[in-house]
Amino acid sequence: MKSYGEFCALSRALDVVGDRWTILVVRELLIAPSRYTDLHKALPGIATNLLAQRLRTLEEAGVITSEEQPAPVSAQVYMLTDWGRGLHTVLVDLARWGVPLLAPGIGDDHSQGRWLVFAIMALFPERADYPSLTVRIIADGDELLLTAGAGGVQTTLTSPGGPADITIEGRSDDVFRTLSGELTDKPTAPVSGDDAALQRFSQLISLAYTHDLDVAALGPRTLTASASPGHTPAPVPRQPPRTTQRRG
Amino acid sequence: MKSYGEFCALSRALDVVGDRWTILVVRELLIAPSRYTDLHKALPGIATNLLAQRLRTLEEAGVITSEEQPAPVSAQVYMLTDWGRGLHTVLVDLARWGVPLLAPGIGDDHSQGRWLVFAIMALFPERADYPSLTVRIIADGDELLLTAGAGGVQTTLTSPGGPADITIEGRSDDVFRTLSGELTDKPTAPVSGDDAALQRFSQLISLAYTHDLDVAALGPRTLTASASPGHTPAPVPRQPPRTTQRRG
DNA sequence: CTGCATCCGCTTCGATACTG
DNA sequence: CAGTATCGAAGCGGATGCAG
Repeated sequence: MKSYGEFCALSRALDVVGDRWTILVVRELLIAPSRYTDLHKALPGIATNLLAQRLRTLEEAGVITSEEQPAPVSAQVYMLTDWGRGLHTVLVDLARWGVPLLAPGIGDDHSQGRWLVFAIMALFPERADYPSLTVRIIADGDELLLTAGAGGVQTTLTSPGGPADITIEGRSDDVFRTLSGELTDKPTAPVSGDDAALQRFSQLISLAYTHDLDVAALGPRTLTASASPGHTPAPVPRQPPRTTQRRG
Repeated sequence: MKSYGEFCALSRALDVVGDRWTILVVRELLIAPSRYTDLHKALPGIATNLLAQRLRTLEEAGVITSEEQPAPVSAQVYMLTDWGRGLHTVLVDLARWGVPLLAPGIGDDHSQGRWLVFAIMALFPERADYPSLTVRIIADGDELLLTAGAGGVQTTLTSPGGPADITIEGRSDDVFRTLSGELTDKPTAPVSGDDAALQRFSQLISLAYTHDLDVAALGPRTLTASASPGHTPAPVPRQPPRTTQRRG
């Protein structure tokens, strides 16, 4: 990408990670260190030359590293540097901002269970007292382990079959709706576990970030808001207006 | 931008704000509501048709609004919606991640004093007990007022000439170096104020976020880090390797 | 003067094919 | 498996024009 050529921390950050696909490459490496082919499979639609160029640029910039895996696997593995791992907060915040965009559901989009880790991190902010609970999530070809507790909620991509208090299995959008507390009459994704665990689970999802509390956290508003008389601050829309077309 | 076509909060957010220039438009509107011409001046290098298209897309997506300013000014003013203002956190976090990229200084880049507000927000995280102090910053054609106190640090673009405890005037990079605590032998930007204020100022900049504490905040690392034997976690580099060229 | 639209050379992207 | 090479299509950057 052509540099913006600005002395600004934000635009210089965008010079590094502002290209198309770049943030998504970082997302995959935040979920797990990956080989080239893993990344290619995890990023449906990326051209192979683009992936190669992004990886090269990110490595030159010091965001990622590649390691030749020696004996048994014999493959090159890409992973984030410490600096690159600092993007974790940024991606989670951006995902949190984008959570309302999940409301329309999957539609024709691609879906991989692993992508839920960001939605989940967005849903359950860092420090809060969550009930102690492990949840196994099986969705769209991936298996995740959510670990809630006093320290917060962590979610990792895991190998299948481990033990957990609760198991949820279903399509990503159903799982997400369940986790975000949209337990209407019928739970959209089947949840299994014993009664005590189910109760703690119910407690957990009642703590999900609802996006209606966010109005207080507003940025600087230099011009007076009284430009329009009788202005009443509107609540954050759960679902922003969708006039643009998706999947062009 | 073509949609990524993924059921993922992050990539759907990028579908909205992932285009080139888009985040920078949001940056300007976070600093202050602006007219078309203001934005065009504040974004050196953007093509006029691109700015128009970005504004249209952002408005359709519900990120910004435009208001016809009626009587005296007779101009259209663009501003963020509440949802759009929710990007504040994201941009500050990204700016914080990009702060090390400011180390090389301005060079041939454009510079506007207003852009310092993000560097400053990145430097002084939200809740901490800062000394009570106001600082007037005059840099690269803009004037800012920094207000520190128990509630945190806020910085706003202001009209020239107001009162403050401290005044800093200089090029953006010198001002930034001063604020980030790089007070070597000679302060790079002239700082004026009475002794008591100067002492509180010295206190303030000693609290600036140094990027060396950030190593603890790491993302999920699914593969064992012991893949490379004798791995010692490297500290976050103050200045990431710069092999890529700027200002293509 | 503000707020764009149009045109054009150039770069980047997307898709497929091909190679060590 | 891990990329490079190629080529049409789309997007960007810069200049210019023009209506309210």
